[in-house]
This record gives sequence, structure tokens and C-alpha cells, in this order.
Amino acid sequence: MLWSKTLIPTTREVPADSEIISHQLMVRAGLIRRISAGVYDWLPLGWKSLMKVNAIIRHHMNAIGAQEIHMPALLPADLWRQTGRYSDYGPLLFKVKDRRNSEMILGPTHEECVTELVRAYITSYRQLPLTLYQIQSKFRDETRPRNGLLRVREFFMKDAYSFHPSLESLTQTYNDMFKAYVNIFAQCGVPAIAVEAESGPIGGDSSHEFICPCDAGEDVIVQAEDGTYCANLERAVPAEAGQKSFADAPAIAPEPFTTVETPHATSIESVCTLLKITPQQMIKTMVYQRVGAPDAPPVVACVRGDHEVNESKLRRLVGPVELADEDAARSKGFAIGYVGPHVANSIGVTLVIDADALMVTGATTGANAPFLHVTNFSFAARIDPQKAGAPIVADIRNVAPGDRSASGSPLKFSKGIELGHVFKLGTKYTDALGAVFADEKQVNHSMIMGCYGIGPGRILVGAIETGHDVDGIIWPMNIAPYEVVITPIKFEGNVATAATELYEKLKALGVDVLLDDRDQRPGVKFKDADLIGIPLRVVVGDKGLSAGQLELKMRSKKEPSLIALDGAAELLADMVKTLRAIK
RNA sequence: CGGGGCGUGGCGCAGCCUGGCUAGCGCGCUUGACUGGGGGUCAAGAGGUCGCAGGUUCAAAUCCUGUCGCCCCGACCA
Repeated sequence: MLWSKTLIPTTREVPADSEIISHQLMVRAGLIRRISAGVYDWLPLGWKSLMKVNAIIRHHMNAIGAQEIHMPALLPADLWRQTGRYSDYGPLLFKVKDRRNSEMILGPTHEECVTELVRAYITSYRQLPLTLYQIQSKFRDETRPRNGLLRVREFFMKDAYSFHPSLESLTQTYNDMFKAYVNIFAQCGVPAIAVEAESGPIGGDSSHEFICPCDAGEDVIVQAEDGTYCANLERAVPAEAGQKSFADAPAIAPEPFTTVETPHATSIESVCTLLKITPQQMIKTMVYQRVGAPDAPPVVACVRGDHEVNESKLRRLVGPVELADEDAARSKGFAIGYVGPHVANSIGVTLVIDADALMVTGATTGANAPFLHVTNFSFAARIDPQKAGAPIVADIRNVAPGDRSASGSPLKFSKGIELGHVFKLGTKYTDALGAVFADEKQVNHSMIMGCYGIGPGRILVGAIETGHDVDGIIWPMNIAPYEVVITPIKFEGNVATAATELYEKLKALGVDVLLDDRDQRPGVKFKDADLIGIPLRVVVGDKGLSAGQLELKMRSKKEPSLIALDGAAELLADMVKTLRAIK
């Protein structure tokens, strides 16, 4: 491609509405343009990279026998009502009405649609397993789109869905997918580590996320320093968290259970400062309400003062809950800011106690009255199981610095971008939609599903977050919009002829090449070439030509080198092939 | 949804508090000349209903009200 014939609107200035480096560079290099919050145009350079990512994904999906299909973005709302997700998805779902007033949605994901499809055609175990995939736009009405392509309302997603007659079959495909994902990210040249993630309905080791480690990421991952454990913070389990029940609460005779005045000290920190104690000596008591049923008995969660409630874990135990509305909770008798676990003795709640919190004795916690805390609290002494119901004891906290893995190795924390997710779904959708198959004995069973997503746009974000310098993007060869850029010092005379000749030869050799034929000063061309990050740059200049030489510079390297004009195209084509192969 | 901030040529901003000449600056763009290995210089230009609507005023980019849009923090996020 000739630079003058395409659209590469580079800018020197950082766009005002961007925060993270990948967003800034994608706009400055002319890859994308925002048209509305979380909605972007893909310009030629960005689109070319995205198509390369998609081609890599396709290759690896096809290699494990998945079949590509295309499904509509516009879906009937009824289908989503049948699985309950019309309401579960809530305001995240884009809803539209057609002229007949029928409700439609813009698909945020396609489990319903693909299951409906498979239900229609698959009736026998002989037709299974089957894996279908799509790469297409998905829509989510995010509360807060942000960070360029990291969180958007319309985005591309590769989603694969597999259907199985047995768990063994599902596991086989899951493992194939897992390996395909490793290969996809490697071939794209973007770092990705597999971590254990929310496991869903089947439990166990049945869900992994692939995370690109970088500070711009929104996910927190937990890794054991010895490399034996890797999990999303949502899921990470502290090694010490054994199976405990309320009966395990230490029955130490408590010191006098006293009430102390703590005016305006509603946080763990402020109470600690006031009473000169440490957070480890406190019990934090959080009030949650049932999602969609704010009048149902609340859930009260207790963790040690230095710990945080992990809402994912809590939800797995008690169902969908959210932090209670403060005013509503106060009207029910909760002294928000001064709640203690023993509130369960007087108000009907579901009490959930973290295993670590349970073991604290002589704790300080809220007195269930404004401006008051109590000291020398212990669960065994102060919770009356008759009145408080049967308290649930479980791991409901986030792991924290200081925790160790099962192997005894310290846990470290880092941020990352979720690039992909493989997931054993089970029969949630096939049950709801009646997607059944007949086995050898003509007995019907719901098909067992797996689903496997990748965000191609996020692969670009991850590649840029982890591959850039002060001058711009440094693309990996396989997803670079062009593999070689030719930069003539001046696009005239011999130089233009030589540059054009090299350009034609490289094209003929199957290299994706960009020729900067603009009438611009060399400095402008160099700056732009660096900004858009093409892996190989060839400079054609008078001085070099008279010596029969060209200058070659790798974007990732600091120093250029000289190559002979004769055979330059072949040499470059070889280099490109070599760099494509590096995984 | 809560908190904070911003809407002024394509981009980045000043002007607003304290209303008043023709609304400025940098980048980019056009034309010409010089220049030609890291966003060059000079000259001459084009380009803006100051987000939108209403109000106050002799007079509104500036003050008031409403509204729309966007960004950041939080909440939320298969």
C-alpha cells in the first residue's frame, strides 16, 4: 500500500479523552476513532491488525475442528426470557423495539442463539460433539465504558460453543481449546497467562481466564511465587481456609464484654486509630440485600478487619446479593458504620462468617448502636445459634498480601487484561431451551456445553500495553498492520525508483508492505513510522544508493544496520518469515 | 447510579471568575519560496452560529436555568 493512498491520520498531540497508553497510541497512530462513549470506528491500520488477529484465531479454531458460523446481533427477547437471562443481565442488555412493538435485544453473547440452533438440528449422540464459533460484534450497555477498547459497548468477540454427550467429551474439547488459546496468544505475540477463574455451575477446575499482565488491566490476578498457583482474585483461595463450621469457633472465656464510645468512627481505620488496636483484632460486618428483593431477610457477612469481603464468593454461597442501601438498612435497624455480628441475634438475617474471622477472640466490632463499638467479642460467646439461625462459615474474603498458596509459597498480586475465557457451562442453556439428544438406548439427555471467548480488540490493547516505547507502538510481526515500511528520504528520482522497485518486489514475495511516498520531510516520516510501529523499516536514501546500500531498522531495536540493495527484497522477505514464526 | 471535571475551527488549549473593540494561540490544512536523515524556516491564506435551548442585560463564549454529550474516580461488569 502507498501511504498517500490510505488513511493514516496520525497526531502529535495526545487526545484529551484518553488515559491509558494503548488508548492514546491507538488514537495517535490512527487505528481507531471514538464516535460515542465506548463506540469506535476502526480505521485502515487498526482494522488490518484486527483482521490479522482474527485470522490467527480462525486458524486455531479450525485446527481443533470448530466450525465458523454467523449469528444475528439482533435477537428476539423471548429467547432470553426462556433462560432467565433477560432479567439476569439487567440494564447491561441493549433493548430495542421493532415497528410491531416486539422486543428485541442486541446480543451481548450468543449462548441462547446457538443453543436454539443446535436444538433444531442435533438429536442424536451420533452427531456429538459439535463445536461452533463466531467472530462478530457484541453489544453491552456498560455503565461506564472506558479506557479505549478495554471496556466498550460494541465490540468484537470470538465466541465458541461446544456441545457434548458427556463430561469426558466436554473435558476433551475444553483441553483442546485451552491449548488452542495458548497457541493463539503466542502467535499474536501478546503475553497471556492462564489463571483459574470463576468456575460456574460444574465447579472444580473448569474455568480459566487468559490474562495479559499489565497495569492498565482491570482484573487482579494472584500468583504463587513458586509458580504453583495462579488465579483471579475473585476466585483465589487462601491456603489456610480449611473446612470449618460454627462449632469450631474458639470457646475462650471472654474478658468483660464492654461497650466503648467511638463517635464518628465508622471505618476500621478510624476505630483502630481511636482505640489503638490493629485491624486484625477487629471484625468487619457488612450488610447485603438480595438483588431484586430488598425486603427479603438481609445477608450479614463478617470478615476480619484487615480483610475484604469477596462478593463473588458470597454470592456463590447465598445467591445474588448486593451491598445494602444504607438508608434502607438503617430503617430495618442496622446501625450502618457500627454493625456487629451479634445483630443476627435480634434481626432475622443470614449470617455468613469468614473462616478467619471466626477464629478471632477478644475482637472489637460494632455495637449495633450509633457511635458505639464493643470489645472482647467472640463468636462462640456472643452469637446465639438459636436466635441467629445456623451461621454459615466459609471462605468469603479476598486473599491478601501475606497469604500463602497451598504449597506454602507467598502470593503476589498483579493487574491484567482479560483476553479470553474458557468455561465449562454444563446444561444451564440446554436445560432451559430443551436441547436434548438421544443416547444409544434412546434416552434423552440435555447436551453439556462449554463456551470459549476471546476479545480480539483486547489482544491489540494488550499487545500495545506490553509493546511500546516513547515513540509509539512496537507491533509483534504477526499482528502488525504492515510488516515492512519503506521510508524514502525524498520521494524523487533514483530514490523513488529504487524504493518503488523494492516495494513491488516485496509485494510479489508476499510481504505486507507500506511505502511512504508522501512529500514529507524525513523527520516526519520517521516519527510516523515509529508511531505506527511497523516491525521493519527500510530507509532508501541517495547516499546509501550510491554505495549500493539500504538501511534496515527493526522497530524493537535501537540501532539500524546496512544491507545490500542487491537481494534486499529476498533478505527482507526471509526476515519477515522468520519473525512470523517466532512464537 | 453517587462524586469530580470538561464541551471554544480537524486536534490540543487560552479567554469565562470581574459581561463590552474584529474570539485568540499552538499543531494540522492550503498556496508560494527556501529547505531536505528525526515532526524545518519565511510569507500569504482558508477554516469557528463558543454543545443545544431558554432567560437576564443596551450588550452574553463569559451570568442564570434547563438539556444533551464526553472524560476521570467509585459502584457495576457473561
